[in-house]
Amino acid sequence: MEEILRRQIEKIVPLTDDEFQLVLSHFSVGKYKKHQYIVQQENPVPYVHFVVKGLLKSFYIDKSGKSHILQFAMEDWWITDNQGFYNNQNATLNIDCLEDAQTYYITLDDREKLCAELQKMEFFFLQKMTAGNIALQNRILSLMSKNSEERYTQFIQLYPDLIHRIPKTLIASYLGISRETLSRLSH
Amino acid sequence: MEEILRRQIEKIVPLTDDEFQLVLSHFSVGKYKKHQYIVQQENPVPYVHFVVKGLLKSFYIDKSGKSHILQFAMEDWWITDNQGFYNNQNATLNIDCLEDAQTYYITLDDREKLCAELQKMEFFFLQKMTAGNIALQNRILSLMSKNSEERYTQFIQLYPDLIHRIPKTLIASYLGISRETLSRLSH
DNA sequence: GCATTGATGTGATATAGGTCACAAGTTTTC
DNA sequence: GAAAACTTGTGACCTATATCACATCAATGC
Repeated sequence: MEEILRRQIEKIVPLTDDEFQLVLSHFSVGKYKKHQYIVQQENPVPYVHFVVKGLLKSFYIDKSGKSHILQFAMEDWWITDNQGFYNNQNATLNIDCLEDAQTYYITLDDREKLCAELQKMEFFFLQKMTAGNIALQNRILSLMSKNSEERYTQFIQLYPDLIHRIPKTLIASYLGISRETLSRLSH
Repeated sequence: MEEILRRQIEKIVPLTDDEFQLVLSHFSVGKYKKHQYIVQQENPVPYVHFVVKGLLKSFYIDKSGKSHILQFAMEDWWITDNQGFYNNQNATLNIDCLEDAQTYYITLDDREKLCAELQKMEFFFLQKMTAGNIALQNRILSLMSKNSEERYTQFIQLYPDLIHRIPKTLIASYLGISRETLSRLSH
């Protein structure tokens, strides 16, 4: 499983074996069951997780009790409640497992130590964060300029693998439409 | 005007005078007139701009010709087309000036050089990018979970200064609602 | 292996918000 | 300082999508 992490990092910065061992030494391994929460609203957010197996979702529950999916995370994705994690605040999001999962997780302190010891890791995280920004901006423009059908089509193109692993109900919640509307789209 | 940039950086990392001069030496100064474009769809995006005076907007024009505002940027804000800038692609966004403006701008190469020469600047950019991420995620959740009125109220709370500098038409476009609907909200 | 829970489809109905059209005001521009 | 170009409000009407209510069918738990 380590290799998944290594390959992801090496897409951006090359690593010697020793360097990768150093990286790895700052992470811990977590194993979680389907339906298990790894972040819960109102609680601290000690870790950011790199998923090596399984599938998770982060979601927000609004004041009327409706839940909105912010992100899915499968193998090779990072997930946390950013606001809680980076600002040391309690979570506003929940994160739970849609499938049994395994992650490599790290605290903010350890991430900073790692970056101090191995400068290129800071570059790596900056690149990832930048890519994340671009994806989020595109999602905003998509929400503002496309109708349900176009957003669904776009989702299929962007994440073809996810379609078969996630119930439509949850895709609807990610796209910001009701499950009934999504159901009526897929003619 | 330099002090605005220095103060912004020093909110995150302390700088000696020499260090700040080094930082500054990588930036150029740009002055722009109201209505002037600094980024145009289909064209390269050589710079990221730090605004020291004036007000700009970035916007996307969808296939039906409707324009959607992704971002406003006033003094102390950064703006560019991220996708174009960081991936060396042509712009999908436009950026123009709502008021006469002045920016400090830098190329991606120069930013990388600067970070190599002054490590803490990489940390600075990572922090800014992270904060940007959090803001974008909140905007997505807002688009998905709040109605027009709630989004408008939230906008007023988040950006009280902007309300008086920007026509309602443009705020509507930022919020993802029609100008008529916004007009009817402000009873 | 049965019982509970979740996923999906579909009809009927409601509604927030969009679109179009026009009328004042208000800024810009030259 | 008159003309042109924006901005804002408001009425009338339309439509995409939400909501509610069932019915099936599939998956999961004990």
